[in-house]
Amino acid sequence: MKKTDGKRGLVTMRDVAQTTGFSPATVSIVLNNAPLARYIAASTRQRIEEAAKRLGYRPNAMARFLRSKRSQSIGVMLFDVTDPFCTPILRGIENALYPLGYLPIFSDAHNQRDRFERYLEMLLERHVDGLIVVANWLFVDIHVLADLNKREIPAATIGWEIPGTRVSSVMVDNETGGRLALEHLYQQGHRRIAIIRGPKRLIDSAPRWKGIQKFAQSARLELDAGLVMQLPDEFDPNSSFEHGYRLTEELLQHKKKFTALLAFDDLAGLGAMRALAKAGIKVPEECSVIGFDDVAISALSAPSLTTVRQPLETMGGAAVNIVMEAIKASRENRDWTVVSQKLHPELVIRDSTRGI
Amino acid sequence: MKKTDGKRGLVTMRDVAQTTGFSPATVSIVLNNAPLARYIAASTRQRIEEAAKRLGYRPNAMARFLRSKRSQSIGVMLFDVTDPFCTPILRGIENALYPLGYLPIFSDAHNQRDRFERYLEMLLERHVDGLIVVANWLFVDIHVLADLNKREIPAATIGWEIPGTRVSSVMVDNETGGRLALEHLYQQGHRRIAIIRGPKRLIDSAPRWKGIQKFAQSARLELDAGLVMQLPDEFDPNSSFEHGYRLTEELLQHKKKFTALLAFDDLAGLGAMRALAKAGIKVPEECSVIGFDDVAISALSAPSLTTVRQPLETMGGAAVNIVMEAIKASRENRDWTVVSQKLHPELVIRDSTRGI
DNA sequence: TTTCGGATTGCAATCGGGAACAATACGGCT
DNA sequence: AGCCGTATTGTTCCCGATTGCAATCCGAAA
Repeated sequence: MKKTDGKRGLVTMRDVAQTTGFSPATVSIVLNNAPLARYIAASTRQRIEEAAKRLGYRPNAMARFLRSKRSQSIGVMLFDVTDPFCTPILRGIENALYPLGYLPIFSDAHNQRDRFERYLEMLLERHVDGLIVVANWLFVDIHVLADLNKREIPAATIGWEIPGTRVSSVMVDNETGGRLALEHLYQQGHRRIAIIRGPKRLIDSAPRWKGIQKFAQSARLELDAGLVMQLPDEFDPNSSFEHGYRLTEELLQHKKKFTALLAFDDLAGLGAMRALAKAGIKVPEECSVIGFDDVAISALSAPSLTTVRQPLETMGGAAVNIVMEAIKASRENRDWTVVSQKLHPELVIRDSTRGI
Repeated sequence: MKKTDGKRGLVTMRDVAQTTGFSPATVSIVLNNAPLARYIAASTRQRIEEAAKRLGYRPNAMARFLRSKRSQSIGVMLFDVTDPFCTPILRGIENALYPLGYLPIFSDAHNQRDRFERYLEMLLERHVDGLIVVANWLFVDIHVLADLNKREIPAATIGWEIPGTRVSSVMVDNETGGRLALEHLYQQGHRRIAIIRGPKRLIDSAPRWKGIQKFAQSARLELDAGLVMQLPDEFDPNSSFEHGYRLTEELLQHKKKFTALLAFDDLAGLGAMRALAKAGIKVPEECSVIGFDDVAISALSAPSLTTVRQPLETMGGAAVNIVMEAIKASRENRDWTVVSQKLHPELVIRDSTRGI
């Protein structure tokens, strides 16, 4: 392919100014519909707009941002795209940003701290107006956030909290979620319930377990400690499936009796179902299984998985709202507050649970 | 939260220049390690670098890009993130971009043409150095690409071709893939094979079918037209599952006999397995099922799905390589050619197929 | 006639950095 | 002494758009 010219077909504001005979300033005012545009004669405005369209003028975002200090983009940092947990959040973020004319700059930390830091650096260099971090593992310590504070870049995290910072957060109400899950099984008549708890370092694990315990207490249900397993701390998103499988096998080998299994997340639940199937135990006839999250797979598995749904897409949108609100406040020189939002989970009953 | 100062802690090159006593030019030369840096005294260099670090200087990407005309970012347009097909590709793109210091600007067309065009506009305004479009449906016509040509922005598509343009493409070798799938079933001894063909408007459908036919011919296997179903043209990524389910039900209702089913993609395959399970037909004992793509779900379903794997992550990386090569050529004022790459699919044998 | 407040538009500085072109100093060579 | 090449650093003019401050013109009020 041949190169044609050096200008790469770029039409600048000056070009529009020259062909219309007005000054660049006037052109700028018209095309941005700035406050002063009230005063511009209708005929002038028309000529400029027409010329801009005819020449195929497109504003140069770099130049604009340099002057106006707004990049109209927000950094989105994921801890791992390949985690099915992330996809709906990403969609939610993108969808909320779109009508605002903002673009997300995408980065994926691969669960590595140095990668996180490097990306953060790059995002700061690009002067993103805001930052959204989707994380579940606490892989970042405070000093990384010092820059954020110093530069007053509004930030929000999803699925993760950092108390004592200026970083807002959006999470699901894990305690309620835990309660919903156990309550569902209890109402179906299950009493001997195996539980796979979340990894200790994961922030969701504790409150979810608390919700479970609270319900058990209020219902006078005794949780057999021998039926409670624990997922190890591991980053790989698929490890949850693997360990769900293994832990369930372990339960079965120990001849533990249970009529239902409550898994920390959907993948662990699917792993459990796999183990049960392999052992010839039918789900849900002989054992009910409930998960958590409602990732895309859960609706498609056989049998489809009953689960406690996190409103992931909504959470993405909520994070955007929080960040945009802060950006607006910051621009208008107002104060803004750190918010810590908890969204309600929802029980989704499918085919993997049944009464006894 | 209180606002502190107006400068938002920004340290410019000028600041570094002033505190060290050198000129901004010298600072620029040193920090960019420009050719002229050869001549800068080691002591000077050290003082500047030390001061830059101490002050927390971070270059302003906007300003740099305005001058140098390179945004160090490439636009990534997906047709639909929620399609499991996209995730590994996105990972591949990100991973290839990372060591190059490039960031992806993310956009998702939601399978809507106007959204595609609006995003394209936004990406052009931001002067992305290159563009990667992940698409499978032909929702864009030529005039949208005129701008790309005019501005000579290197672009590559994944899973989609646009002949007669300057847009490169990366695809899987569908014909080989189709052959691999049928060949596998054939070698397992299957002769009465149901086939769910892809949507007509999808570019992959025809070559994949061709591969199937060619193998059938060469093996003297007769494909019963009554066992061949066809997915309708629909955008929703989950529709494939739904229709796989329905079409399989239809086959069963018509009392069609078959010992294996070849699905156009994994989701259709999973839908088929669901229908078979519902009809009490065991997979793989009574009927084998093979899919295509190897999306993440396929390894987790019960039974896990045998499939023809598209090297999605590799494809993402390949697209990056193509685009970066073109960018480099363009910078060095060399010509660059449009490439149309076909990657090899790979048979992944899991639990859903078995010999008879 | 003078003054004054819109209505309209232009000038010029500016954002932060890049790079061509000077400018300066110094040692060595003729 | 005069010239030149090699280090070493500074001047200055962009890049493309925004924006505070003027400048001009015009009709109306004083």
